[in-house]
Amino acid sequence: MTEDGQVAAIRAVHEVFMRTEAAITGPLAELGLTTATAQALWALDPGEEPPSMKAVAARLHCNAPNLSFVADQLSTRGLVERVPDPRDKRSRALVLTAQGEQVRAEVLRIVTERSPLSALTPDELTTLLSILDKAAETPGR
Amino acid sequence: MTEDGQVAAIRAVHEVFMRTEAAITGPLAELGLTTATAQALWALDPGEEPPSMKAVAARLHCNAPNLSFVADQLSTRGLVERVPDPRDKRSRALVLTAQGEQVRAEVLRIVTERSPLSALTPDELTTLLSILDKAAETPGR
DNA sequence: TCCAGTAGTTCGAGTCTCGAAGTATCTTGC
DNA sequence: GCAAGATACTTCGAGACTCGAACTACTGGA
Repeated sequence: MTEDGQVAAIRAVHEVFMRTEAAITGPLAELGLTTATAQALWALDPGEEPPSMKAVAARLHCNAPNLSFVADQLSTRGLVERVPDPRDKRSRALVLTAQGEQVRAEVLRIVTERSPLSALTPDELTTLLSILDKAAETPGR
Repeated sequence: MTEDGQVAAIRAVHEVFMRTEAAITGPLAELGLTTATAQALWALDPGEEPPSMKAVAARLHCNAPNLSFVADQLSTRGLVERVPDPRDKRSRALVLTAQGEQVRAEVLRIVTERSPLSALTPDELTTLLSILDKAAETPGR
């Protein structure tokens, strides 16, 4: 019995993800970042309205205590700040500092340089993206 | 400046991977497995010649001490056995037990059921696989 | 006003991952 | 044959991440 297409595709996604992680861990460490902190940094887009911690936790598929932990690390390094929301005093937005924006740009540079996906053509990237987006948009189970 | 195609594709791979993990963690726990142990189990194909620990570590992109740790867990649960290689007494092959084969099949079932990729058509899966394989095959960095 | 619900934090435990060091075995070059 | 270096794996100890439980502060509705 041969492996079916879905199993092979899942394995391939997994493989690309693991290779990416393996390739970027070292360079990120030189920036004083781990995979977890780099992911959180990536999730903060300088061009958008600063998201609440709850929103960021949802993006990262992690829970509140975990995000608190990661935010502490980024905050200690001066890369993000917790800004109180005047409309809801329980809520705090995560905002990139100037240095945070610089380091985030570095992260993006490192990842795009080292990712196996850098071997693909623009057309392939477009196709890949449309397929993965369709999968991700489908309401989770 | 808008996000380029490669960044978007990397994010999409990441997203699908994270969703898959989030969706399978619970069901795997009911089998007494974690993500790490399930990945190791997945990496052992019942149809192939049992791979050495070194070979499995390479597949999982982890190092020797880590695989030793994971193999201990699977071994304690009676899912794999370490079989000495008669040709090289330093080496040990990881072999699925009968129960290990059953549990591995369960893992595959759970993952294929819950993965976001289950929303894709066979054609899309084929296209996805060919693109990702091309990326993964390209010599790392 | 009261009270259930929400956002975030703190704490403690569990798991994973890795480097360093150690053991046993293999292989190379003499 | 044999010493020296390399290899496969294990053990140990530390660091990092993740999560549930419990807590604080605040919100919004009855």
